Amino acid sequence: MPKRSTDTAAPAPEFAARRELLAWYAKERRDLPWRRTRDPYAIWISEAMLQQTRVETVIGYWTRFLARFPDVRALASADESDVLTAWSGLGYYRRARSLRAAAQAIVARHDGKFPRDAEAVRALPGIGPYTTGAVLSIAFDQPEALVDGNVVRVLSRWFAHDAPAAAAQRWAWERARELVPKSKGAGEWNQALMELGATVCTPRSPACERCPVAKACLARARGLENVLPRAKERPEPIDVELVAWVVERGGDVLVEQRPETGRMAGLWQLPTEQRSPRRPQLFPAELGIELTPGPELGLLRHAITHHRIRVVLQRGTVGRARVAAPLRWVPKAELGTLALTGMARKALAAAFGRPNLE
DNA sequence: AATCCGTGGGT
DNA sequence: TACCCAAGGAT
Repeated sequence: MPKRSTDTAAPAPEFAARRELLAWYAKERRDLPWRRTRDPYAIWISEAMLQQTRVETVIGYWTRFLARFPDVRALASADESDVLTAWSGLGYYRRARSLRAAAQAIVARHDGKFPRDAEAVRALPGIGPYTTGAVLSIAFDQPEALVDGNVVRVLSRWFAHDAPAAAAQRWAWERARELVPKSKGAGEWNQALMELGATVCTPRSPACERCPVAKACLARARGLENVLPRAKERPEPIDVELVAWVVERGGDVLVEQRPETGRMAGLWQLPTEQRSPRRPQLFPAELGIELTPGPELGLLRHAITHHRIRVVLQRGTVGRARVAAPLRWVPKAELGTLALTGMARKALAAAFGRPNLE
């Protein structure tokens, strides 16, 4: 009989399932680039990028970001605009600003070395309870629990816990702290739980026939695997219509910088006017310059949380008026050096074919 | 506690 | 097409 009394407080019936899950993870885990390092900085960057973002999207960004900012000091001393350019298209741009601010704090408070103390980690900007547990357990194998959307889903099903979303997450934290190995292997355990949620115990149509926990899963036993966890209610999406101007002069393209506060703060986009509705005002209602419309180049669809956006790509020409901030002429070849919004990247790709954005 | 903050892929 | 929501954190 293996010893378990010092390793976990979990009741005996869970022991077999826990062992099955760890064995499954050892065999089936995806070979992701950030799983090839124990560098806490590199792991931290991956965790920040993975927040609300798919693994497949992150791989390329992570690789380029690590090449551009290889360590804490490189990130701390970088210009914010360069960090945002590396982040361009990932969304939730506060994450990029927080990353840089946290790197500066690590240099100031911790001599440039990623802290090993949970309170010190949690105090860094952009790092909450999840990321604290993730970096400490994965990079340092400290016995810290973590809960993300995968863990809430896996545990809610495994133990058939039926509760509203907010309560289910609090419950999952308690459960995760009970289950996490207390001596060693916390990082592997946490990743196994998340990997199961990402690849087998998926939000819809979970692949229970491939699940190492299926025999112990109470939701499956009760036919609740497609019911739990309970979904959160979502507000009605709002429709927004925009005109995005494609204005060329020589080899230059007219671009517009967004305000320093609010959505996509400080990022660059095509000059954009919001036609309807006026509330919410996601984009300026009019430009500070007169443009003469040419042919329409097409229509594209985009989404920003709770908003469905229809964008008319409108070619245009500028008269004698002088271009002033927030508008600027930029050589087409240099568009890739700007921190463009995702919508701008789409629009530019539609107008010019895939530009040099990477 | 509820809302804000982007984007893309799966179904 | 339309909807779902992902390795969350700040306010």
